[in-house]
Amino acid sequence: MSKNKEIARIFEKMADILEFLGDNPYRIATYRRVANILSELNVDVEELVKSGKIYNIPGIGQSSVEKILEYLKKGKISKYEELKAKVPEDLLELMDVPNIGPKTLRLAYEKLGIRSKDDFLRAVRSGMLATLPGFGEKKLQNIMRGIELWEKSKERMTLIEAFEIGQEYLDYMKHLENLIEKIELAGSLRRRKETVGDIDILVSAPRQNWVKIHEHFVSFNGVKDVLLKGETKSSVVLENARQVDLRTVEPHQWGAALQYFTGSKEHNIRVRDIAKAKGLKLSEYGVFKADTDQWIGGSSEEEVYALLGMQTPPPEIRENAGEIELALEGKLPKLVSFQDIKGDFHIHTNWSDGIGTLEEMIETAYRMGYEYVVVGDHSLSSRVAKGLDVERYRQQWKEIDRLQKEYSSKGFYILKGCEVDILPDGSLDLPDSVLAEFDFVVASIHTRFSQDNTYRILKAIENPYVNLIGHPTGKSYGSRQGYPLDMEKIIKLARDTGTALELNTFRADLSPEHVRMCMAEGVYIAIVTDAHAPAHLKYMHLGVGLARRGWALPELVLNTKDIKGVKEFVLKKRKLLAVV
DNA sequence: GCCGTTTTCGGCCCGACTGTTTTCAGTCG
Repeated sequence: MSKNKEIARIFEKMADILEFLGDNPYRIATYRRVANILSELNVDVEELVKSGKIYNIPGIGQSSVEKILEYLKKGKISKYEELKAKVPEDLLELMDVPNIGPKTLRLAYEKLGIRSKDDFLRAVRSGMLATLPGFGEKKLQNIMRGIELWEKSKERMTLIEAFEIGQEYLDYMKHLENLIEKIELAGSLRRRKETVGDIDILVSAPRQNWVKIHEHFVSFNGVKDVLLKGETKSSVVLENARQVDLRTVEPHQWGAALQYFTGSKEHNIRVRDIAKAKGLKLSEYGVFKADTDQWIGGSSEEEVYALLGMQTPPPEIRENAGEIELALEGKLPKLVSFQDIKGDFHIHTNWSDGIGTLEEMIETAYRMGYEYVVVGDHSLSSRVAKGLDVERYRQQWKEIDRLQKEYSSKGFYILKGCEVDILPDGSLDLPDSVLAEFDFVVASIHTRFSQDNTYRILKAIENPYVNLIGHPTGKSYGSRQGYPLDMEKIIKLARDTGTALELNTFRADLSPEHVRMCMAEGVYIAIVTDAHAPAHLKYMHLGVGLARRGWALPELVLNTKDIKGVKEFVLKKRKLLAVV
């Protein structure tokens, strides 16, 4: 865990304790804000301390800086140690449980002598909690349901899973076409966060339709539990323990509502600050004059931001990580978009561990509207993945040559590629003489995930035939953390050799921070689906979203090159390392 | 705890739903 995340976690915990103790809510909000800023920061906090820039970060004041310095010096924060002594830490884990908040825990602590998580769970089940004032049967039921939910869905969804569920729900809601004006997925899913907590759906419709819309929403086939149902807001839990929320607004409120429910929270707080400074008020219902409450706009997001004198930041970068300042100055960069994408660099067929045939995968890539695709089956040492030996690759090339004849007339190109294993000593699973025969080479690590693998990747980058490092960090979504890595070294060598780094849609690897580092250093990234079935190719737009979260520029995304540009990219490295 | 284009003190985003409450507190996003 990076120092940023470690310190962020401590600030988060301090906020929890302060909340439990009933401290000033604004101080608590500040601690949480500091935690959030630290974890979203794309610079190492130690760097900021060295350069003195830590003192210039809005939202991190003197007192927080002191705590950060203390942590960097002594490895702990005395204020945190002090607070920890005042409350059983394990009890506060329950703050994450839906329907349990600080007041409930505090009451149980004081009136029932509850000292731990298990104490609390026992008190719920034994009915002891029900003896507290204000705790009726329904409240108890909600708490029990919250605990059940919490235990089941501790893990957030991957972006792809959330998108699938959201899409299915959207299709279902569209049965009400005649009642609904607009409908869209909002929240962290719209921001294309790599993991999503729950799914937010926003609908605009005339008020008289709202009751019917919410009725329809909670009647979805996969619904296990209706958490709440109102005229503007409903919330359900699906059989798979995933939560979906619906909000309805009137058509003229659409933009303000979409802006609000897209978030992030940090972004919105800043935007509302800006509104206030202009004598305006921003809510999910529109932009208003602060003094008269007169509605002055909000039917589209563009209108909302324009009224605040800003460009509209793309949803993916609304994290209060610099986008607001640039939007105010009218200087937002143009990010890569799905329309820019001309090909996919990493797909598998049933020659190795894919389930689609070569023909199916290629046809699907062609139907995506691409100009080219790289077929990249595993090399031999990936035995579980049915890796190919040299002879099998040669057989596959014959097939590709045959198919290329068909597709040439359509202006579509199939590149002979491979995903060659980077072996434990950093050498590759195929000899250079064979690698030289491929059109495009992806090199990836598939073994020894717990050791520092920097040396293996550096060695692979030095190979003149390696064009792309596959899933460089070994991370998979939020779940598998990835091996320790000196990303700065890797990025510098990638820059100096003309090697690209892969943003893998299925694993959400690289992170947005890494993408920003690549952009700053002028290193190409390639957005790939790592498709193992024809249906996977369509997730490219989610990969593009992940790249946009890292402020990816089209000129440094390899997929924006046409076939000629890709061939030049490959040739350039071979020339640079003097092998042609 | 943070911050300053009416401020170095006095504010801090704002609204929905539920439950037990007869006017509001707790929780959530």
